[in-house]
Amino acid sequence: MSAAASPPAYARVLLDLPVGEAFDYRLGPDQVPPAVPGAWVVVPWGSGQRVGLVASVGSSTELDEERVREVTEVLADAPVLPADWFAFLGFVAGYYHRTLGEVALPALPKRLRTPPAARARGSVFARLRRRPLGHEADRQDTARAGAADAQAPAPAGAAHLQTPRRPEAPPTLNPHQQAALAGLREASGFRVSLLHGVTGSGKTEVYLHWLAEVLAGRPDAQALLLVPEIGLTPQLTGLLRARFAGVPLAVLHSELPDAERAAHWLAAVEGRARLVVGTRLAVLTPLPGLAAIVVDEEHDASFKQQEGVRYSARDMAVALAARRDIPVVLGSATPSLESWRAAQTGRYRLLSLPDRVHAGAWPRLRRIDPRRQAMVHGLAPDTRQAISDALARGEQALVFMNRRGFAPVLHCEACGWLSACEHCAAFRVLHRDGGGAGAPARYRLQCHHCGGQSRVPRACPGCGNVDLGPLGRGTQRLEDGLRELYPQARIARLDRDVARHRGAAGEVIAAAHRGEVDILVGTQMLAKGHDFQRLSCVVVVDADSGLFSADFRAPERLFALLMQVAGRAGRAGLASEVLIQTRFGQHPLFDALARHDFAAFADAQLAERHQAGLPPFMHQALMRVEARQLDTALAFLGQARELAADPPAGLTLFDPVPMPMARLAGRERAQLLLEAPARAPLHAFLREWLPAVASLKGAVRWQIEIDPLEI
DNA sequence: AGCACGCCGACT
DNA sequence: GTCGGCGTGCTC
Repeated sequence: MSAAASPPAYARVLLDLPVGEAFDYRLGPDQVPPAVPGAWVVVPWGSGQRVGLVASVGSSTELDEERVREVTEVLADAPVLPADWFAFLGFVAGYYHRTLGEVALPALPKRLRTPPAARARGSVFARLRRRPLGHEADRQDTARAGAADAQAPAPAGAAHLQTPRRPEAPPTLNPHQQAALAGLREASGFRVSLLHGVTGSGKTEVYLHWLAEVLAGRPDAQALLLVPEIGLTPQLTGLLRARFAGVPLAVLHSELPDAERAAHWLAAVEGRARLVVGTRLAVLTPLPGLAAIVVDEEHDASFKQQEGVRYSARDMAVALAARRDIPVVLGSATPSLESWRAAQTGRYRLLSLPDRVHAGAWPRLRRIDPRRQAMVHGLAPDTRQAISDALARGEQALVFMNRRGFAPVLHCEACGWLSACEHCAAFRVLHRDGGGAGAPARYRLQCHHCGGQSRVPRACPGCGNVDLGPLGRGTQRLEDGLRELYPQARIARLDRDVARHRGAAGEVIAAAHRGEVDILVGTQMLAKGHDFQRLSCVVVVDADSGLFSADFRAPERLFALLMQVAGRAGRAGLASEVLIQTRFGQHPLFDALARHDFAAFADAQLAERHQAGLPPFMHQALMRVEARQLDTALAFLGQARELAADPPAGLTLFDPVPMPMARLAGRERAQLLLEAPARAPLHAFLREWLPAVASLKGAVRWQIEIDPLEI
């Protein structure tokens, strides 16, 4: 064989860059066979090295020969990623108006896309392949939800969630579950089913039965189960290992240790793992045998990535299923209005589970108007009485408040000074550290937006007054109040501050399961997925912020939260109640909630959205800009808008406006909203407009978000 | 996105 | 007289 005879070969390489679609590199003679499309390469980039993926190989380049550099190395040991995966990611990149490289490379585990690991190689992939897919994934419990540790004694009644090590017979399904399962079985090829079931109605059992059948149907079949970030608890992986004994399971979660995540990812990519459970990032994993997808709690906002490429894992799961011609199930007790609407129009198939499986009666809903009441520590007399009554019966209470910290702001009564953040248009929140068991409490101020911290000033920076006081209430202060009101009760708090300490969240939940906690106080973190058997009283301290927010999705989120909260109570058949402190008790949202009637709520919301011309009847894109000066940001958006002097009919470009949180971490931010009644013209417009915007002068950072959740 | 180059203010 | 600010432009 003569090397001189072969023409020089070039690889078009994808890199994680917001510019250019691909970059040409020369291949050495011995690199040509391994550098097939889908292969992994290390290439020089500027003064360093980067990992890239080969998009295509050719015998020529359009660039000047001198500018083309050589591929450093082809990672021959790495799995060649399939063409249909690139095609799907090409769709994702096109939909979100990003480069293919920006989507494809972040989809690889960090460990495998950084050159040092790739260089110290020879055996990186081989080592990962040998690594057993152990149970470490179950033990990580830094997750904000935390969960009962696997070693914790199993509370009665939750046995199927607490004994992960033994294979377990699947529970039999009730008639509604069987009907839903039959509905899922009917799907051959692409179909979206919306599984709507109230909390506790046994949606999970329906999925698991279905997935078991799918996996049994074909020896190489793979199934993907997507769960919200907070949902990937050790209980879930434990349950899956028990129920799918003998089926190799891959767990993909951003909080897994790097090496472990890479090993699970590789097993999924190579088809060795057949059940793949993960958070949103899992939808971007190449799965050769993918035969079915489940998106659990599909309404959950954590399916939308909030940095980098802001993709919706739920929407992309549907797109993936369509491309692979396989069925996908979206499940929720409170579906997103987008999905609910799709079910109404017949685009999705609606399957319903109307009954709770184990639980008794739905909790009674009581609306408590806090006005003209003798409030103590933020709690109305009826609320305090309800908690007392539950404690007297030996039952548990759960008290929710969506604001962590001690108090939302520090305040000077003499001059009106407030603890504003120096970098953001927000107040710094008063936090307390320590203070337990005789240790002196220390306070600090913290901005929840930029993370900036400061000490509590000894005297008011405005007037020198030494009497600075907390204004309002956070979970820490609420906990203090509860301790004062119920000195005999065992009280535990759970919020992000508690959960930051490794294992702490799991310990709180486990203690509550063991019956060692009488009152649990905390944020939404408490709302998800835990069955507290003796819980009979749930208090929502303040529901009003969700009712009349500027964010049109706030009622949807509030309803979902309250449904979830209500679902915590009375799981073991105890008579239970949910008390909601609100000044707007007559709001129809609460009537629907009292009847646990999601359909009534959703239909009313959809009618409002339709009338107001909002999603899902309208499709949106949002351009965001950051600059040192607000005027610069607004001027840039103004220029961008002028580029679109003649937008296509139906497309609206709104006026540039400062963002709701205009100043963040010292940068001023503004945004421009685009709307169209259909996706196609919106995307067609963006494809023309965005490159023109990119060529505008001016030192601003900008990005486009498709289907923004918050405006 | 990084990173280097390149012209204007307060300091060892 | 320099160190360094970030505006501008390029990367196969």
